[in-house]
Formats: sequence, structure tokens, C-alpha cells
Amino acid sequence: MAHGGKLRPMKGIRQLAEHLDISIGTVSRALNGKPDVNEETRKRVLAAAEQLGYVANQSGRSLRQGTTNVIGLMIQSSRETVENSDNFFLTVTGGLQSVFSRHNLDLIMLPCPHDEDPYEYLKRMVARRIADAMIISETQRVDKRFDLLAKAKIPFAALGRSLSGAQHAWADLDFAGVANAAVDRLVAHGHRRIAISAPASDINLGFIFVEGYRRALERHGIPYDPALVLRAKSSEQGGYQVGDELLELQDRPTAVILIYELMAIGFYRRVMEAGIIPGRDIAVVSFREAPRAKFLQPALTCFRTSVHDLGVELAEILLSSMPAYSQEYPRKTRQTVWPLELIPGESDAFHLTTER
Amino acid sequence: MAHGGKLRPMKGIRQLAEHLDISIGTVSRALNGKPDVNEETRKRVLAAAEQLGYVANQSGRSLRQGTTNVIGLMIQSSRETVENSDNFFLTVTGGLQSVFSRHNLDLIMLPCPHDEDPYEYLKRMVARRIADAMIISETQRVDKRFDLLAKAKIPFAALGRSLSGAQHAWADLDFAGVANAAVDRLVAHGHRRIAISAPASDINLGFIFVEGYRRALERHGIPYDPALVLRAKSSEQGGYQVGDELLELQDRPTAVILIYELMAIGFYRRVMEAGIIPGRDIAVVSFREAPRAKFLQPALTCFRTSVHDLGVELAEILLSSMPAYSQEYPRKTRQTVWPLELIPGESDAFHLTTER
DNA sequence: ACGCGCTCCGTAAACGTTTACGATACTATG
DNA sequence: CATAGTATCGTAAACGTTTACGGAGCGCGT
Repeated sequence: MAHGGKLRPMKGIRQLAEHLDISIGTVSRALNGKPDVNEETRKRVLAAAEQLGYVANQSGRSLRQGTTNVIGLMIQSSRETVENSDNFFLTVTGGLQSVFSRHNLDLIMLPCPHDEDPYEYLKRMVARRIADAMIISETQRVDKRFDLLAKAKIPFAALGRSLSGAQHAWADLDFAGVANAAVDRLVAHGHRRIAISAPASDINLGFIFVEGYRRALERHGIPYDPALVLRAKSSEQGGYQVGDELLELQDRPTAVILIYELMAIGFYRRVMEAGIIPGRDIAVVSFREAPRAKFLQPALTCFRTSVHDLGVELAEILLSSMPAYSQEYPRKTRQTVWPLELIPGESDAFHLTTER
Repeated sequence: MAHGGKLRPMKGIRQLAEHLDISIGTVSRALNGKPDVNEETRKRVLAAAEQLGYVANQSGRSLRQGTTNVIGLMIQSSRETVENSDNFFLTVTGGLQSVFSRHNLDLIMLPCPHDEDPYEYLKRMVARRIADAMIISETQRVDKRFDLLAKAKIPFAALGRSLSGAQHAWADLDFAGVANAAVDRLVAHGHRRIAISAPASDINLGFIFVEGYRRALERHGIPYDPALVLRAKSSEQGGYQVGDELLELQDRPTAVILIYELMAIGFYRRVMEAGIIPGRDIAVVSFREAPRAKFLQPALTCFRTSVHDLGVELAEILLSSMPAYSQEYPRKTRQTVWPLELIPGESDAFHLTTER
């Protein structure tokens, strides 16, 4: 106040210091809650900072203490294999942030361009030290990014499992469990010829889903028939295509497990064109994220969970592997298989009669 | 090579310099394509940097030259009003990046937590100087963020119009045009009582959409009836609710304009429950982003565009207002109303007979 | 031989913070 | 009163880069 103008944009901590007639070091200590500063001067500093709208320059801070207070979430902006992005990432993000914000950590999303190799992109981001820790998503069955991050000694967690990351930190939806429970349910309804849709098996999700399905069949003494595994994109288009392929199969399956709700829209359309009605002529079960599928007719039987809470879990897993926060988030294990819940609908609400 | 170990993690430009027995200044100039450096030593430097995996520390660089080479895209991670995010943002992001990557600019997404005020969040990000320029989205009818960014003198562009940003840079889907064309088409088919769904009018999109609708009606001499404006969320749920409300209306409309394709799923479901069939008993027109709606039965008549190209346009608009790039992207105007194209379906493919 | 211009390179300051260290004043203790 | 201890603060170095500036070497024309 003594020195004049008060609302011009702050230039740095130096200005703030001489505005207060205090040394720059004390100001810094005051702002950062460090000891060795009189409680009354701290108040003055905080008040002045608030009034002048001072916010520490992040570059300066990062340079000095080698930390950014930023967590990076890498996503692939539009891969062919993953058209199901939808609100999924935004919902996970919400969960992540609800945890991070408690520690003044900001989350940024790093969208890898489709024309750039994800590995190279991540490498660039890591080298730039744009974030203190990383979260990677859409993990592949073998995924070099795990080694990259481990070698770079940067804390990280994955949204999705991988062979390459078995011993690292991750959280993943329990798609093996979904396939398992779906098969159980369908078998209980009398089905024995059950098809399944999945992404290509180099996407780890695709592998795990089919693997759960295979084991469940085995448990029920039903032979595994590779012809019943229909690889397709997780979109309406993909669902339509699954319908197409299914209709071509000889000894047509009486039930199908879709991996994503969007597929159901296309699948419904396709089989209905052939006069086949879901829930009467064929049983359909799927995973769903948003409250969408219930608007299908007949209502889709599906597995659901709180993707937001999955984000919370993943955030805690990540923090537990960051030295600065690990005490606050002690964990025995840093791998989570996130359960899903069955929401019964009408799309599989019939029992197969023996004569068929 | 002279000095020994070659694959340990680079610590800085200094290491690289003494590895080459060159001064640190020359190395920097070589890497950044500055003049005053022998073409052959430049090659040596680049080779060594590549081999040792050296990447400039971003904090140091930012601190020195006050620039980050990063563009920030602010999104609201999960507002009530916008449940239609879908792949929209990810697709726009793809378009943005295809332009930015040509200039070594990296795009990061800044998701505002739902429990934080978007204005405050943006203020924080700006103060942190986390990016050289900003793109904001989901603009409100009055949106303080425009003033904030203008006052901070940081280059920016908006995905969406706003009263507050009339003279700033933006690109927006032509929803007024959609409403206009939709009314034209429906009137040509004999409809005169046309309902419309839209988000709340403080979301600028909601205002513009209804305004286009109102003017089109006016042009056709049809009185504007506020009761036919059905405010709802842009989701399946919202569509279901629109169906609900529409069925309650006295002198029931013969046509409805939905603002988002997802709504059609819920809307179809609701009216079909009442025995009313889209494309026969009621005409439906909508906007669509993804190739989804065609899987509805009957196929939805809708307006479509390349959201990717919209991203490209927006990127160019932004660059044109950044001093460092404005010469490369000269523009007469920095405001774009992005056109959409009509994709005829069956959901409005009938003419209203006079007797009704 | 001298000076001039050009090419190339090294030196050092600066960006805004944080923090180790030392200095000062004051209090308590002997 | 001397001394040690404590609370509070100032000083300056350091983080990794970029860049203005000056200097060395060289060729060339007078």
C-alpha cells in the first residue's frame, strides 16, 4: 500500500516482497506454510498476495524444486480400436480430481495425436517433465510404456492391466468377472451356445474378456469354439457387424455377450432387420457405463459400476506410489480389479426350452 | 564419446555440452535452429542429443523465454447441462492437434472439476502460465472468462459463441442454421406445430438454437409458442423427458426438433411406449455428431458435420491471434459459424395430410 | 601491413522460485 | 552480566535454459 498502485498485474514474488518491505525469502516461506516465519507477518503476506492476485510462477517453482504439482493422464484421442471413449474418460477424470484436488495437484489430460506413436508421445512428455506422475490408459497386452515409465523412475499407474505391467500399479474393470458372470447367467437360463464380442486381443481388454469367457465355459463343460468370438469395434457400427456375423454362423448361437453398450444399438438394429427379437429369440448381455442402455427396447441386461469411484481408486493407487504422499495412502496392494454389478433387463429374460 | 558413459539419463544441456567439448551456448543455438553455428557442429550436436536422449527441460525454457509451447483446452469434466460430451471433445482435439503439431505445439486438456467454479479454475491456470494460449469451451451466454483472458492478454479462442465474446475469436456450430433449416423442412412437409428441445438459455447454445427456431417460425408466419420449447438435458434421459412433456401438451405438436442425437434414443422409447411411431405419427429431426443415429429405427433425419474439421478451423483461428504465428495464418475474420449438412432419414419422411 | 567484415563460438546474465545458511534481536538461565 | 537458546528474518546460491554481447580467427581488398 505504501508504494502506490495496487492492481496492476503482479510480476513476481519480488514485487510482492518490496511491496511489503519484507525479504523475498520470508515471503516465499510465508506462502508455502514453512516454519520460521512470524504468524502475523504470514497473515500480512497472504492478504497481500490475495489482494494483488499473486500466484507463484510455475516454471520458476518447477525449475527450483523439480516438481510440477501436476498429474498427467495420457489418452489416445481417437484410436480405431477404441471408439467407446464417450464420457468414460471424463467420468474417470472426475474421480481422479476429487482426490488430487485435496493435495493441490492439478490433473491435465495428454491426448496423443492419432498420427503419433503413443510410446514416442509419452517419451516426449516424460522428458519434458510436464508432470510429476503419469496415468496411462488403454493398455495393450504388451505395452512398452510400462518399461519406459519404470526406467524413467517416474511414479505412474495404469487404467487397465497389461502383461508388461503385472507388478506395477493399476486399476482395471473386472471384465473377466463380467464375462464369467454373464456366462453363468446365460447357462442357468439354458443356453449352451454363447457368442462373445471383443476388441482385438492385443488390446489387453480384449484378451481378458475372452479369457474369462473361455474359463467360464470350461467350468460348465462347454467346449470353447473360436468361431463364436467376434472381434469388432466397440461402437454401434461394431454391434451391427456382430449381428451380421452372428446371423451367418451355422448352428446359430442363442445368446451373445457384448463388451460395450453402444454395440447393443447396432446389434438390435441388425437382428431386428432379420426378424429376430432380443429377449425372445436371442439373449443379449453387455457392459454399460452410462445410463443409456435402459432406453433400448427391450431393456438391455448389463453390468454396471461407478466409473467415478474407479477414478478415485486409481488416484489413491497412484498417490500411494508417490514418495511425497505414500504415507497418507498406505496400501498393501497397488493392483485393483474393480467389480461390476449386474442390472437385470429384459434382453435375456427368457429360458431356453429344450426343443428350441 | 570421449568422456565415457553414454546411456545414463541426461541431466541437462550442460552435460551434453561437455560431452561434446562445446560451450553450452552453442549447443542451445544448435538445437534451436538459431544462426551463428557451423552447420557441421550442428549436426554433431543433434546427433549427440538424439543418441543421449536429451530433451530440453521445459521449466527452464519456460522460465527464460516466458513461453511454454503448450496450448490449453479447458473443458468442464461433467456438468449437468452437458452430458453429450461423447467423443465430441476428443474429435475436436484431433483436429486441433493436426494443426498444432505442425508447429511443435502440444495440446493439453484442462478439465475443470465439477466442484470448482470454471472462472476460478481458469484464473488459476492462467496465473500459473501453464500454457501460451487457451481454448475455452461450453461457453455461456454471458461468460466472464472472456474478460479474464482478454485482461490477462493471453491469446485465446472459444469453442462456442457468447455475448461476452462477440468481438473475440471463436468458432461455433451453426445451430441457428440447423434450427432454421429444420423448420423450413418441416413446414414444407406440412407441419405448423413444431416443438423444439434445448438446454437452458444461459448456455449460449440453448439460446441460439431457440432463437433460430423462433425466427424461422416468424418467417413462415407461424406464431411462436413458448410452451413448445422443452428445456432438457442433452442425453437419452433428456430425450425421454422431452417425449414425456410433449405427450402432455394440448394440441400436440406434429414435429419435434431435438438438439442432440442421443436424445432421440430416449425420445423414441418414450413415444413408442405411447404407441406413437416416429416418421409416421410424429416427425423428428436432430443434430448428430457420431455415426450413431442411423442405427435407430426408423432412421433419424439429422444434421451432421465434420467435428474434426471444426477443430482445424478453431486451431487456425487461435494461431492467427498469436503474435508468433499470425503471419502464417492471416485471416480477415476470426469468427466462424460452422455449417452443417442435412442427412435425410425416415424419421420425418411423411407429409402431413390436411385432415390429420 | 592494415583494416574491415564475416563466421563461429564462449561468457555471463537473466528468468522466478525455493531453501540452506548465517545474522540479528530477544528471552531465559546460570 | 554472560551465555545459550529461540524466534524471526535476510542473503545468496541454485535449478536449466536462452540470448545479448564480445572475442577469436580468417579472408580479402586496399
